[in-house]
Amino acid sequence: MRTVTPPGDPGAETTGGYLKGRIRRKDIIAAARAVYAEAGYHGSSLREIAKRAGITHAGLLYYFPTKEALLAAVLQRRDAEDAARQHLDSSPGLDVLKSLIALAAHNVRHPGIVDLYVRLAAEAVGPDHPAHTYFERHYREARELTARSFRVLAARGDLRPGVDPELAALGFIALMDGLQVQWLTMPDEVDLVGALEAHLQSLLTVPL
Amino acid sequence: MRTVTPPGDPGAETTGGYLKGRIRRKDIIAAARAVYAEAGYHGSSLREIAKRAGITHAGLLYYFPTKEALLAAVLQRRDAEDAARQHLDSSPGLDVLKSLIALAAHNVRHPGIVDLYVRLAAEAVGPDHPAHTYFERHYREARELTARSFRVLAARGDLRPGVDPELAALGFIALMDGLQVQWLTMPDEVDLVGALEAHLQSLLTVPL
DNA sequence: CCTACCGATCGGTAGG
DNA sequence: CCTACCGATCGGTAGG
Repeated sequence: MRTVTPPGDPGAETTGGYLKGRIRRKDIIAAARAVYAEAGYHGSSLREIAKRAGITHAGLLYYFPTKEALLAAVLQRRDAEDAARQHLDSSPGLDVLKSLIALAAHNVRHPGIVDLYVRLAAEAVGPDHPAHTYFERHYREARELTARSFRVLAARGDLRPGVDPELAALGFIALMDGLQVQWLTMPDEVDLVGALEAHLQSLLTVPL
Repeated sequence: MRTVTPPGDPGAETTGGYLKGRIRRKDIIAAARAVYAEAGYHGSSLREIAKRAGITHAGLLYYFPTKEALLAAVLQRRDAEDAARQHLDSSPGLDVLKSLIALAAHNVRHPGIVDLYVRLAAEAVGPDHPAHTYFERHYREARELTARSFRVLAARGDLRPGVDPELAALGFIALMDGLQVQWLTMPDEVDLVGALEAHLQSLLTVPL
C-alpha cells in the first residue's frame, strides 16, 4: 500500500487533497468530537482519538500536526455544520428564536453534541485556552442575532413592555447553556425545551 | 522539627486533629481551589497544588490520601461556607430569590469562585466523575428551594399568570449558570446581575 | 502512515 | 512531612 497521501496542511481540513486523505480527516475529526465530549479537550489524548479512528497517534499527527490543530478543525467543522443547517442566518425575528429552540430540541436527541459544547465552553473561559477566541465570537454572534430578533419583536409590539432586548438576548443564550449543563447532569429531571418555551413566552405578548 | 502530626484521616477535613494539621489542611484546600479554578479537576496536578501550599506532593498525600479525597474536601468546604453564609436557608419567598442575586453580585467580585464552580460542574456531568453526585444534589436542592419560593409568590398573586413555578425555578438556576460562563469568557460585555434582575422582574407582577 | 523513541509529567508508594 | 522511586501516560519527533 503506502499510496500517495496529502501532507498535513493546516487549513485544508476536510476539503482539498486526495480522496483517501479527506476520508481519514473526517474520521479523525469524528473520533475527536466523541473523545472531547467524554473527556474535554485537555483530558483527551491523541492516542485515544487515533485508536478510534483506526490509526496510531503518530499517524494522526501526520494529518493534524499538533493537538491544537485538531481542535481547530473540530471547531471549524461545527461552524460549517451550523451554517449548512441554515437555521441561524434567516432574518431576525420570532423565527430565529423558534429555530434556536428547535436546535435545542435537536440537541436533546444528540447528547454528544451537547457534551462537547458544554465541556469545551467551560474549559475555554480562560484567555489562554486555544478555543477561547472561538467561543468569544460564538457568544457575541449568538447574542447579537438574538438581540436583533427581540428588537424586531419590540417594534411590532410583541415584546412585553419593560423588557430590554439586549438583556433578554443575553439571558436567552445563557439560559440555553445553563439548561444544557443541568440536563446533562440529570436528564430525567430537566425539561430543557419546556423551560425554553416557557421563558420565551414570558417575554412576549403574543402566544408562541 | 518533625513534631507530631495528625494522620491522613478522611472525613476529619479541617476540623479535629492538631492545630498544625488543621492549618495545613486549610492551606492545601485553598491551594486546591485556586488550581481547580484555573485548570479544572482533571487538569490539576497534586504537585502544583502542593507547591502552592508550600509542601511536596508526597506531603500533600499525607493529609489527603488520594486526589479524589482532596476534591471531596474542597466540595465539602464550599458547602460549609454556603451554609455559614446562611443566605439560602431562610424561608422560601422573594427574599430567597433576592439573596441568590446577591450571591451572584458577590461572586462577580470573586471570579475564582465562579471559575471553580463552572469548570467543575461541566466536568462533572458524566456519571463517573467524582463530583457528579455532589452536583446532582446541589442542583436539586437549589431548584427545589427556588420552586418553593415561586410557589409562595404565586399564592400571593405576585407571580405573573401563566408562569409555572417548577419551570421558572429550573430556568432561574440555569440562567445563573449560563450567565457565569459568558461572564467569565467576556467579563466586559456581560451584565450578570442586570440580566438576573431583569429576568426575575419579568416573572413578577410587583416591582423588585 | 508506522515503529521506535524522547523528555516531561502524572498519581501513588516505600521507608524513614 | 521529605527523598526517592515506580509504572503509566502524555505530545511530539526521527526516519523511513
